[in-house]
Amino acid sequence: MSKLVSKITDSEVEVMRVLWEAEGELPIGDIRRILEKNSNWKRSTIKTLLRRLCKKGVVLAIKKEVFYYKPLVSEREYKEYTTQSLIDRVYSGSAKNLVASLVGNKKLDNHDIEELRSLFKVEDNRDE
Amino acid sequence: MSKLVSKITDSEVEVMRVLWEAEGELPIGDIRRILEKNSNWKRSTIKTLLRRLCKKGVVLAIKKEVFYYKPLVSEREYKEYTTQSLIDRVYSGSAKNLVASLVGNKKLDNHDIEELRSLFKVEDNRDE
DNA sequence: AGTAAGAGGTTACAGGTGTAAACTATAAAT
DNA sequence: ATTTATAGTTTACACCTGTAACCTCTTACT
Repeated sequence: MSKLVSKITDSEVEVMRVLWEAEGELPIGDIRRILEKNSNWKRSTIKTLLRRLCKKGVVLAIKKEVFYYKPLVSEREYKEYTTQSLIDRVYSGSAKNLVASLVGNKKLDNHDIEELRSLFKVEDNRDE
Repeated sequence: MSKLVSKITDSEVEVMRVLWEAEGELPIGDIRRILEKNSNWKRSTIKTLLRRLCKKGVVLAIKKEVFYYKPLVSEREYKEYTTQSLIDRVYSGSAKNLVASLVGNKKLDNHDIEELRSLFKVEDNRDE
C-alpha cells in the first residue's frame, strides 16, 4: 500500500477527503457538487483528478447508471503513511525525536501536555 | 521563509543535507565528492540541483576561485516547517492530535514514553 | 423540435522534477 | 604539446501536477 499512498498529490487529497467523509461510495454528481462548492475547480478538473486517482489504484470507479467512486485507501492509512514518512525523512525514523522536537518548539501547551500525560499513563498500564 | 522551504524537493534535500552537515560554506568539489559517494548522481545532476536551490533562494553561491555554496535555510527551519506543514495538512493544525495518533499507533514504546514524561515535567515547570 | 444540464471521453498546456549529456575553459600531469 | 580532471554554462527530455477546454451522448424541460 505504501507505494500507492505516496503518490497522492495535494489536489488529489482534496478529492480523497470528500470520499473519506462519505462512508462507502459516492456518485460523481455528489462529488462534483461538494467540490464545486468548496473550490473553484471546474467539472473537468474534478474528473481528471478522479481519473488519476483511479489510475494510481487508490480509488475504485464503479459503473452503474453513472460512475460511483470509492476510496481504496482509508484516511487512517493515509495519515499513518504520511506521518511515518515525515518521521523517516526528517527525524531519522524516531517518533520520540519528533515529539521532543514539538516540545522544544512549544507546539504543545501545558494543557496539551496534561492531556498527553494521562494518555501516557493508560499506555503504560496496557502492555506490561 | 515559509515559501522558500516549501519548494525544496526530495532530491534537493539530499543536497541540503550535505550543506547542513558542513557548517558554513562548501566548495563545489567537496559537494561533488560527498554526493557521488552516497548516490549515483552525475556531476551535472548535482550542478542542476544546486542551481535550482540557488534560484529558489535557499542556497547562496559564492564565487571564489571556484563556487562555494552556503545554505540560507537551516535544517532546524526546514524541520520545523515540514513538521508544521504535516500538522496543518493532516492533523487539523493540532500537534497534540499528532502525538495522540503516534501513541495510538504504537509508534512510541514504553521507554520512549518514559523519556518524554520527564521532558514534560521540565516543560511544565518552565513557564508558570 | 430545440435546448439545457449532466455525464463520459480525449486532449491540452505551462510549470515543476529527476536525471543528465554536450559544449567550453582552465589547470595540472605526462 | 597532449591528455586528463575539474569547473562553468546551456540544453534536453520524459514524466508529474494543476487546471482545464472540447466534443459527444442522453435525458429532461420548454
